[in-house]
Amino acid sequence: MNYDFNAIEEKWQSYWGQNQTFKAENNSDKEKFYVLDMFPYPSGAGLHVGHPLGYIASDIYARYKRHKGYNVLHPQGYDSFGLPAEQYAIQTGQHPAITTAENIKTYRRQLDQLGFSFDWSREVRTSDPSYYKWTQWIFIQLFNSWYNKETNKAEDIETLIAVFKLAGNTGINAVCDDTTEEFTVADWSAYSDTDKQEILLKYRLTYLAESEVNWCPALGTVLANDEIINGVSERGGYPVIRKKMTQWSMRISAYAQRLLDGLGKIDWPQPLKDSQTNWIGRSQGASAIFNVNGHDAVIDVFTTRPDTIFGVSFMTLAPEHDLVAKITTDEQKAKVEAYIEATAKRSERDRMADVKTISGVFTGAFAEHPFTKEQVPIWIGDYVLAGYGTGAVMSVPCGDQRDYDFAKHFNIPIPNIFKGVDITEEAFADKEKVVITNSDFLDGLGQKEASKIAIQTLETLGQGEGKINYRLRDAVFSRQRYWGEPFPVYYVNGMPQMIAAEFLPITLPEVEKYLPTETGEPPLGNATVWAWDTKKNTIVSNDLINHKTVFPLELNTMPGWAGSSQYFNRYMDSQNENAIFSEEAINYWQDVDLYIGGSEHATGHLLYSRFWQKFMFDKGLVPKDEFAKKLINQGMITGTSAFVCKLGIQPGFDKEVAFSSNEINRLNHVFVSLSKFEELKGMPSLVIELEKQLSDFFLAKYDSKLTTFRIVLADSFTIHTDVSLVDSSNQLDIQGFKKWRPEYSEAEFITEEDGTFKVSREIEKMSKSKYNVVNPDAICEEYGADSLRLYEMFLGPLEQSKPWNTAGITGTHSFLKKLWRLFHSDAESSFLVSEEEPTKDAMKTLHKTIKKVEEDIETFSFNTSVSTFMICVNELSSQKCTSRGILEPLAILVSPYAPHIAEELWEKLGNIESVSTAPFPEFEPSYLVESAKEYPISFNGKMRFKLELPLALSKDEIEAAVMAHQKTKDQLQGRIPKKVIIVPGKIVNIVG
RNA sequence: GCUCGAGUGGUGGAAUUGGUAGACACGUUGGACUUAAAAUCCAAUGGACAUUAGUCCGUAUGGGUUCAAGUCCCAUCUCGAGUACCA
Repeated sequence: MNYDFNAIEEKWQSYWGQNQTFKAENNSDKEKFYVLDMFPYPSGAGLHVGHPLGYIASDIYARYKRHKGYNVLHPQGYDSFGLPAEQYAIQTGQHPAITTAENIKTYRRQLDQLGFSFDWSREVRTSDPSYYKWTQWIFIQLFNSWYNKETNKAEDIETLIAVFKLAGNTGINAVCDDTTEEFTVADWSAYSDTDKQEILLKYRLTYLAESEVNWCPALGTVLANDEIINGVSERGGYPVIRKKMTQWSMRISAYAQRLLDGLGKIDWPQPLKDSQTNWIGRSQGASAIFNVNGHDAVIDVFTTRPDTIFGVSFMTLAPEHDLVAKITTDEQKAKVEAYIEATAKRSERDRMADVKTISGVFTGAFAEHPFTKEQVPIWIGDYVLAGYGTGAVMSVPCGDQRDYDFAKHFNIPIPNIFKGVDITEEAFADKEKVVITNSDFLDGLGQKEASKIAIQTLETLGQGEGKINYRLRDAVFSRQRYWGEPFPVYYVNGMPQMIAAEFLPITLPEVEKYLPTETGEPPLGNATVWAWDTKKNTIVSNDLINHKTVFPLELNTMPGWAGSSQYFNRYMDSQNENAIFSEEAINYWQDVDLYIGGSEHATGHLLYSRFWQKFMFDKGLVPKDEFAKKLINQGMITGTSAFVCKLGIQPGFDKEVAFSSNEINRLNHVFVSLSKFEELKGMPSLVIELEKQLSDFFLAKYDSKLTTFRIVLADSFTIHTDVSLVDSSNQLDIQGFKKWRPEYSEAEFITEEDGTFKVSREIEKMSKSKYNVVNPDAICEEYGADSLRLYEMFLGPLEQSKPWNTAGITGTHSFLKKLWRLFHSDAESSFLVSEEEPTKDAMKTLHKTIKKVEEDIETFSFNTSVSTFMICVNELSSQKCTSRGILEPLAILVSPYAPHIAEELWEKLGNIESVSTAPFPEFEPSYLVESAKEYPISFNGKMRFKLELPLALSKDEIEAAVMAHQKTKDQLQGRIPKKVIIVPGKIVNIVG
């Protein structure tokens, strides 16, 4: 019986489905293990071979852990809200829910055909109301919380209100908006209800505020910082501008320090941690307050170098800084306003691209140095960013290159406060070698000591303090889109109100059009039934809005990361209708043990998820404040594009006679095989010969229509061809190529001598436009899912990016055939496994394999274990091994990698239960014990010959044996070795 | 610019604490089987020289440490990823 992989794979896939083989229980005596994949966005294009790489790796690990006796949670679902379905809806009018459901169907079919051991009973879809109910629920929890810096955790907003009632906000140590003003108990009780709500918004962990946002006009929505790459939108590459809008935000900045600290206790890739660290951007320094001359105003600056404060020779404010208008003198007013206007016009992108141009204007105002009381001129300049720190800097040109360049450019003095340092050419930014001078009480000190004393002095004067600043901004949480989670929010007097949790979910309304309204409101503004009735607690028609009992609902929707920020917890109890998850489930599963996904989520999903997890931890909802212990980024699979070389042709026509397009195509499409083209380039005589041939051919063919025919080598170029038309030896399927494109149907081909046509290849990103996308469906059809799984792993280390070349899959496929044959008699091809005692060699092969495979899985080195299997099967084949004692454990070993064939063989071996929970074979070292070693004998470090010696020999005995050997004498040619290095069991090296 | 990662045959990649460089596979070449093809099996396959025996070179480049370096140290080059006026 042949290895009929199609039948076998279909059989076991339906078996697993029917028997719910991989359903995980929420209570078990077994130890838990949670293996998670980053869930996919179900795009219309379906999966290509690059997508399942991580899923295969995690599936191997999950299956391995089941063999090791764990209760494994391995769920899958869909991140199904998102732009493509909405764009499609805008174009075609088809509801995104329909598009999404269709795409999910395709995804599910493709995932199933790869034989993943997912527990589908726990599937989630972020766009499903029963799921986003809980996204809305968490939003409400965040709204009802504030961050207490004393206890360093989130607390219920009621506790904050209680403090306000007792003592106002003067004594409270909370994370809040910068603009929050102080108030007393009396003030608080005098405030109107709306005033109180407005104040509370400045403390809530999700809040509504007017903020500068990244507006993308082409997409018609706001983008988060991590959704912008190089000043343009990550999706589509559209320009982004700064705009002030009222938006929901998440106070992630409250968690900046804890997000940073948490990185220390999770096993995530260093580059990923680095980019989060970078994104959070902690810097330690001081805030210093400079009084502005002649105004009741101060400039608050943040500096990391308080030690250089005596080097200040000017101040620089961001052009957008609030004080600019107030302090600018009449003489400078025109210049300042012109400058502000000019910078406002420049897009973010221009400003980023053009960092070399120095620009700025003097405001005419002066500030007072807190220590020297000297007058310091105040400038504005766009090198100071409004969004970082306080949007103002104390400029120390001798110690900061940007300040230095600015000072040089505008002829501002550059006082030197560094002892023995030349600053005539550039600023001195080295922190280590600093000795401060010309700085009064800081003279002679180093950077650390001087900073400490400067901060102390600032504090004594009440003009500053030590401070830590973070680059991390609060995350904007509103999107002007249709296909996202609606907010559970309605508005009373312009103030947001939460809908009680018992009335969730608030489901998306139907709309006529998915575009923004004519008045510029988000798409939900098109909905006619989108108002909240506070009496009936239900969504009602907009006509009923009376601002007494019926109120308008929020028109924005939540961003893409809302649904992905807690899904890993929801999987633990995904069908629970009464709670986000039961206590039993969360306490059993705790957290993710292994999370596999792409590195592109470093500063988006993975940072926001950690934030929500910490919040949920503070609220006592989850037992761990980090959701994933270990994370692996799988590398990208790139495509191997194929190119055919098109010959440059210059035909001359008889203008009187019209050519058909087919004829023109035939003339224009002459393709040359790769090495033939190389030959042509090198030998002009060959070109002439070919020209003659083609010319004769075409001239005869078209008679008088064609007048001349020239080959122009320089006009030749290569074009992409579909990789499916090319085989493992880079040979083009000419007939297939002709059929591929109608314009090539009449093309001519200059082949190699043997009649084949070769293409050139290049590694590129897998993309439709490069015709190098490889679909797993066709591969499963031709080679089977097990071959594909093995091959994806065999390509190379999981974390590394690597090119795909379908050609190589024959290697893993023939391995599976060899494995199959091992269990079958050669003659009749029937199943044949004997009960004979295994040979010593076979036992050695088996246990060598067990050891290596186990080590490899534990270290996620899946590529080397595939090689190990190949070696094992090759060895057993040549040993003609048929023993059950070897073959049965081998079936288990292979099962995580190639589960279908393993199940089939397992069943044929007479087992009734699925192989998936069979105990992993135990490694027994005694089978590997050797009595002799083939020693490499080196002379001066170069291996010259090998010598088999018993391992029991002592160093002296080895030396004696080696020295007595004829080949040693040949090598030495009478010389006497200076030294003989012997490492027993390893190597012999003779020096001299 | 800064941070991190990586450079090994024609290709993907192996190589434990420094100890036989190139495992395994693809491709290529030759052979067996077959009417033929596919499939399968066998052999060779880093480069140069040599009839053979063998010799020399070889892990991006140049140095260094060591009996011994792909592996450790220093410098340089190239590529990739992230980040970018962060005070």
